[in-house]
Amino acid sequence: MVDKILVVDDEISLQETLAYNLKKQGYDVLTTGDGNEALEMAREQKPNLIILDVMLPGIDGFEVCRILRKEMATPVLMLTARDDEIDRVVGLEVGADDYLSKPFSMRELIARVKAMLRRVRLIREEIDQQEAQDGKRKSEILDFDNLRIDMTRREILVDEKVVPFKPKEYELLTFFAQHQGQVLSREMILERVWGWDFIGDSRTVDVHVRWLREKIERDPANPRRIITVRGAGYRFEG
Amino acid sequence: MVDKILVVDDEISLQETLAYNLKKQGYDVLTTGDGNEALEMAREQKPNLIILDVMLPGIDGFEVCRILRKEMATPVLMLTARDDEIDRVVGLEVGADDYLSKPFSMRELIARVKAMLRRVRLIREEIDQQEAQDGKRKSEILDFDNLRIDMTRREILVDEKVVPFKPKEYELLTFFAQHQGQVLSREMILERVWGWDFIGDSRTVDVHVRWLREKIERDPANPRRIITVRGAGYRFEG
DNA sequence: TGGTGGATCAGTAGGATGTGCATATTGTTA
DNA sequence: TAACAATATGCACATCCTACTGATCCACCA
Repeated sequence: MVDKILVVDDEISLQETLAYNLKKQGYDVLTTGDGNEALEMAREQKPNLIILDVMLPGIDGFEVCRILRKEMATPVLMLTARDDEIDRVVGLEVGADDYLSKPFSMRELIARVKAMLRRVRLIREEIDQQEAQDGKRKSEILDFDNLRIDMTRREILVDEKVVPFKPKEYELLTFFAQHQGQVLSREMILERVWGWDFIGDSRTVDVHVRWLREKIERDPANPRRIITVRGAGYRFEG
Repeated sequence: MVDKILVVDDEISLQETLAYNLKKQGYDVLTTGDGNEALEMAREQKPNLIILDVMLPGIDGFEVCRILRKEMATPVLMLTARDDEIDRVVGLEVGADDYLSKPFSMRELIARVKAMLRRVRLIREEIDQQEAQDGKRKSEILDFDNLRIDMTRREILVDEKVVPFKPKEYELLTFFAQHQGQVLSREMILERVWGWDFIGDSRTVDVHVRWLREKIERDPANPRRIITVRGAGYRFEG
């Protein structure tokens, strides 16, 4: 859930400064001063954003960025020393998403990082919405007997009355409702609701299922909506 | 319905860079490096926006823009190399709608393009509305109980009394009011009210929401109009 | 009846929001 | 243009809310 940032710079002092300040902002930070290692780390760790100095020993920042571009959509913020590099950086040739000319203030860097990550989140949201719409759920309202999910308002109604839901509960229920009748394994649920990078116990799902049952089942002890499928997962019935 | 953009620049590399990035944004792109050809293409293809470099062989960008102005209302974004050209560009003499000094970031260019196209669409909408008024008098007044937003006069009334609003507040409230009942994420709000290239903290939204509440809520501490939806954003109720 | 998987519970660290103030930015006026 | 005013943004702290963990108890099935 925490954004991971890869910092690529061979100047140790700058590298440390960046890492320190980014960590202070609550990001996970990976660092390296080597271009090839950067590529490797990007592939394996899948950071949410990459900060890349143009000047690197061996394979330079331009080249690293070019290669990254072909493999992933991770946003890249380039650090340039000379103004005349800017054109190449943001242009077709290299394709960075943003740049900062040295010297820059940490404040500005943080601002850009935040903005870039925000943009990515926005895009993801839009895609989700689109997918949800494509999934022939033309209506944003899911109806099941005395249960209604209004995705536009992000509200859940039981017996015509609004029931307050915690964010995770809401997302979990929504996921269930969109896969009515299918058995969903805990792994699948964790991946789709919690995210692919969730680290933790799959018991977590159980707990949330329990909360859900409290709210949407007439008799939570004998669930009829969220059925336990022993050894497999859960199945949501209308 | 996709916007068509004509790029006029004789530097092939820049031309390609522009085309690549604009296409990535989903625009249809036409290119040429010649002033006369640009005029021809503008007449025939009727692009929605023209990006025009000042420096062109033969008939220069200034001249092209002047001629275009007499024939069509298509917005023109000029690219200038020297700062001292700016005055002429946007002034009466040439009449471009906006300009960018080289070097510029692709990010900034895209931002301007979007802004310009948005403006055009807005104007078109306004004309449509005006035309519609003859027949159906489409309301530009949003009414919610003791809150009234008069978009024509750009005024907000609470309990029949005009309340002064800061520009951003007004825009934010308007955006909310036009999406009554929908949950709007901070990301979405920033993009639509602040602009997609906003650099900064998403807490900014919180602060503005707070100011709004001070003005339009009976009890700002227990808001009934602008509801926070934890983990998701805000929702405006009538 | 033993073993495996599921349900339950409650404490706690961390996350999200509200709020006041400091600072930056923009616009205006003399 | 300088000084000022209005507005916007950043920051830090207080507060409230959630999600996750880990232990323990329970139900089902061989």
